[in-house]
Amino acid sequence: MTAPAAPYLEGLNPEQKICVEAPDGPLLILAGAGTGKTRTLTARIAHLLATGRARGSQILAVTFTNKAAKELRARAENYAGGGGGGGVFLSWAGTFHSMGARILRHHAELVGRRSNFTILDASDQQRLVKDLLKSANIDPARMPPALAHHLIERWKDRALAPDQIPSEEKQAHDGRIIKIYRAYQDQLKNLNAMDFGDLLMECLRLFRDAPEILEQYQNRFSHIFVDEYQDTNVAQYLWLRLLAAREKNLCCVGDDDQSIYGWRGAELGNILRFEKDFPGATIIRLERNYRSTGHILGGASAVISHNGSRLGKTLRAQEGDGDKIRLIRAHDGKDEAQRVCREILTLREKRVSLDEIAILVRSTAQMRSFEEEFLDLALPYRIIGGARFYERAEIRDIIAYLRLIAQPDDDLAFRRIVNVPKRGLGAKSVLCLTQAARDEGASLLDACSLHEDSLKPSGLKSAAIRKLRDFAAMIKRFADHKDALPLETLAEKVMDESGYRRMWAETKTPDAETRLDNLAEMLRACGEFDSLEGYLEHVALVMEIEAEAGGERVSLMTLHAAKGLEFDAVFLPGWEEGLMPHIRALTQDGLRGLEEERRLAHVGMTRARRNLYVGCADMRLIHGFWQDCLPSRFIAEIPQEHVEILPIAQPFGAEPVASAPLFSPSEGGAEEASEEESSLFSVGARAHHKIFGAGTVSRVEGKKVTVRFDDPPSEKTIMAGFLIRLPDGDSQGSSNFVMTGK
DNA sequence: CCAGCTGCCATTTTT
DNA sequence: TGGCAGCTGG
Repeated sequence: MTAPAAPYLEGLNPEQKICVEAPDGPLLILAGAGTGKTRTLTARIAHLLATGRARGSQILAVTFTNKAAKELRARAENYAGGGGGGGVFLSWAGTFHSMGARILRHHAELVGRRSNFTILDASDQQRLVKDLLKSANIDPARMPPALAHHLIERWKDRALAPDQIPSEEKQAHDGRIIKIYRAYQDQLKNLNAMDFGDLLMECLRLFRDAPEILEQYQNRFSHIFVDEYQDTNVAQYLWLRLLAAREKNLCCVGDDDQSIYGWRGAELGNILRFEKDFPGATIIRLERNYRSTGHILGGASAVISHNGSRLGKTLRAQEGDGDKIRLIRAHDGKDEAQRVCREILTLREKRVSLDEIAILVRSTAQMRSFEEEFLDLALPYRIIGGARFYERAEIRDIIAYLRLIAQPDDDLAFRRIVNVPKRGLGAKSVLCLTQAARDEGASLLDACSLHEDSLKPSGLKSAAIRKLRDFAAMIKRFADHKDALPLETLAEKVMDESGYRRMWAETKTPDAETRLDNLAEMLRACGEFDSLEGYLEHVALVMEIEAEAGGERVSLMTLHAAKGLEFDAVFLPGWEEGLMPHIRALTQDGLRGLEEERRLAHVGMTRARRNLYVGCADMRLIHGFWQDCLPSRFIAEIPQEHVEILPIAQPFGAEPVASAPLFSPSEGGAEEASEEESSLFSVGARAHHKIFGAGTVSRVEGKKVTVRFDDPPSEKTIMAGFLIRLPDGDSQGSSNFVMTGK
């Protein structure tokens, strides 16, 4: 039986082929970094189709990001190129959340319920929690909204409804969080809204309450594929287990060594327990790494081998040893950035494309020193995963208009834009309107059109009523056009007729132009959708925009953002105890936290193809204070033979780096500042604040400085710390100085 | 109503 | 140090 090799088998190695041709049944492909897991996954899908075991519409392929879903679809379609034809290929490929939303909407339509529920984004959720805490009279200092929100989300990750929370957890924070959780769910119901967790939880509930629907989907999906299985949470696991219960053809691809999202609910146990959860499961390892050269892989493997909770696999390099991992030792953060940039310039001289160079940091705060250095050297760079397009205020505003047009009872959207641009409808008017709406059981938008007799008692003035009516009429006018006009035209109409675009056009701040550009960009994105509802769904789920062309650039991003990417040269700065591994991970989650940090280190190292640099500084400015740093334990875990320590121009400590003294205090005793010197200083409360007063330094006593102010600030401000600005523009932070006197 | 001040905070972030 | 939300005084 020597049939001609199928195109999808071309170039696959033996272990990959085993994965592709493995028979039906539960299958876990443990694919290490750089082993071609997406290729293997798509080849298996192509194989199923080619052998007639499944049709495209019977395959459910789940990923975590829309980007991954898109890539999967594109690759699969590429393989299917010859055959297939016509029909929709892989019609069920997407994220967990989009699949959940799809199933829920489909079902709601079937039973004739409103299927147009709103999906709340992160900031909507935060605001809701905040409001609830406020109305429950809980001190935000003792229970920050972000924490409450986080706890609720983690419960949802585990598919726990308020009445399913284990009793010992209910007691946490005096049992108040659980009340907030209940109120939050009630509120979502009122708003006909769901958050991301609900999309899965409600799906689970649907499957439980209506077994015939579950069965329908079980029959429909003969084969289920999951990418990045190590990132699944409990709810996702339960969901998959239900859907796969009948056919049992669940193929998961993942790498326990790349699980770095535990903090947002990912359950490493899911992948570790796969064999137990799915009896008769096959586990196949992909261990041939095609990405990195030997020293890099050797170092990365050695580091990850220190972890206990792993299934274990041994990555094998397919290339030569290559260059050793280079260790860049630096004085402080700035010095580190300079040394890294020097190396980047060297790489560029060696014709390495800037697009192939990345700096991966642990925390975003590390980015600034690199940006400053890039600007100094005129090195083009890009930051990946910064402020997301759809999170920008101007975009969210227009989205709110569109949401209100699509769903007149979306009160959150109403609140956001009723006075944007300014229409003289301030907080007071909205408060009154809310009252009236509640009394009448109407949405805010509908309440605008109520009879005056219903509105007046709430305290609304005639002028405000008129303005509200105008606003409602405008939204109505848009709504009337929503199906007749192409979305792009509708959105443009909204931007113009609401006065929104004019508002920015007339704004003189430097960012106004960017905002107008963003609006134009948004219109372009609208052009790709044919329905308002479709676009809103996309926006709620996607939160991402493509594009960004231009010349070669160095990439700067967090380690988390780098997962799935690869570069010729990778820099990993800030490998110091406390930053990498991060102190918070250790204090919060102990050994579990440390192991996740180590996986993060492993992910970072395995992004590199040919050149890997690890950076480590002696001291770092953290929250305004200099701290001595110890090299990361992960550096010590890299075997010596894989490392080359870069020579350092100056010996450490040769130059003073820590906060240079403001002025040299004489040893010991107090000193009268000379008249000339003392007139040089002016004092402000914060570096980013305007200087609030000028004064003269009259006395210097060690770290104690006495200043006579021309115009004295309050005592409290002085206690809080201050800034002294030298006349040549240099400023010196000095919150560790004590200031007395006036 | 908004600019400017103050207090508070400081990992990672997708859907 | 620096970013942000919330408050307040002009």
